[in-house]
Amino acid sequence: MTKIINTVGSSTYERIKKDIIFGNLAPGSKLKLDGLKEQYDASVSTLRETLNRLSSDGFVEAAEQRGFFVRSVSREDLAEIANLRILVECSALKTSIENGDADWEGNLVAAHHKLKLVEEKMLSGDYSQKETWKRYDWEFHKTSIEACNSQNLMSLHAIIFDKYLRYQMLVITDRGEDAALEHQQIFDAALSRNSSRAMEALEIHIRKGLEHTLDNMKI
Amino acid sequence: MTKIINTVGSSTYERIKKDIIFGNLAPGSKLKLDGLKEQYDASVSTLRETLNRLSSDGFVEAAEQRGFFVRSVSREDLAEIANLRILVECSALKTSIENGDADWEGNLVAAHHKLKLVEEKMLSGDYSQKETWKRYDWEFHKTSIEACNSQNLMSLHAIIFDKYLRYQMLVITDRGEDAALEHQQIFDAALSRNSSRAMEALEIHIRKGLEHTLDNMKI
DNA sequence: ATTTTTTATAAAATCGGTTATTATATATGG
DNA sequence: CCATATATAATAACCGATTTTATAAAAAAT
Repeated sequence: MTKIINTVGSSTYERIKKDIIFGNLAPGSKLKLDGLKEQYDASVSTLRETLNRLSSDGFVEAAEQRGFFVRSVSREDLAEIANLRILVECSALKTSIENGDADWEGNLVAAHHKLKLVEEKMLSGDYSQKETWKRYDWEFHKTSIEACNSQNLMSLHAIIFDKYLRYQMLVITDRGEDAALEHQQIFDAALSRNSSRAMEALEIHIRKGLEHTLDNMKI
Repeated sequence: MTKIINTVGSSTYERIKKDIIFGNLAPGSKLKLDGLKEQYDASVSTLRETLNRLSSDGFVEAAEQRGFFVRSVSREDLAEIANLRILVECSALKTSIENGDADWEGNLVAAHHKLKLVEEKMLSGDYSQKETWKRYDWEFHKTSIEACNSQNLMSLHAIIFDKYLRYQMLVITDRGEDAALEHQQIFDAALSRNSSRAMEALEIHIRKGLEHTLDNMKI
């Protein structure tokens, strides 16, 4: 009997964060407390707690005495985020490949299999499961670094991944086939315990994603 | 005429953060709202905003429905933090050395000079300026990466540096002479634009600091 | 005597209202 | 007509009180 935790605070946090990442709250827009109160059914105090957390996470900008704003986006910021992801995820991937045990390998096989299934569906024209694809993509990358033995590294990666995801959601198009191939290469290198090849493949994966997003960004 | 910003929220944030880093609030201890209210002269709501921010920063642990705790410490966590600092600061230092202009070089010379002055004082037995030394140490490392052209990288570095600093404050002793020498080596390599030598020197600097702290930690 | 249930207490989560600050509109003078 | 000052409205910052939840203590049951 697992206890379901559901404070107003934590659920509004998740909801607002999701709305920022998926673009329902436009970059740069003002977050007025009164407006949010109705939109999310929470009091000012609770909202302020939430916005302060999101501000530390970097999804919200807190301007002293002038309120809160959805963090704005820019090409430069995207490039920074991508480079940060390369730095952090490659390092974690290396350690993870070097330390991963049978459990880790099993989890990675499972995560990649699920990702591959949904990718194949999308390649055959079925774009209905975009949400699922996003989740499996995240689970694959997360699992790949899970044996890095650093809680700090992993929670940092989670934040950076979300920031990167937000930019991906800004553009409409995906890179279906290419991304699928790159995932396969990362996976193969990881399973054969070739950490440097895996790092290379991952860096290419992220750089190509960055290029694609930059090319399709309207800003 | 610079405007002095001073909301209750931001000042209690700074105060509590400082108290955690410098050990006035013991690792693992409970942060009861009522108690903090008197200690910091702020209301529950304001305190909760602060603690939520600090929780996202990783200085406070927020346990749903059970309140807030000062983030606990461990040898493993320290090792993680140190490795993270190596990863982030070395990467930033490299880019910074490659991109730094004359302004940056000037700032670095100034920062190192100030650091050297206070280090020499401490070597001659004057330990009265430990607080100053901490600040100059921070300013030196911060300045060294300031030309890395990544706001994201720099704000991440600031957080990690503070977490690392907290562990340094747990032990009483410093590594005066050695640290001064290592700073000199980082500085020399940076000025001669030898980024790989600078990275090496920085990594050694952090690893030795880690060892020293581990050796003198009581846990 | 140990486990389970009930009750009491402490503390966290949440809310609505008050005060202080900023932004906007209006008026006044050059 | 533009710049500056003043009044008004909008909104952020803050607090105290209420509701909800978890922990501890006491009572009841096995």
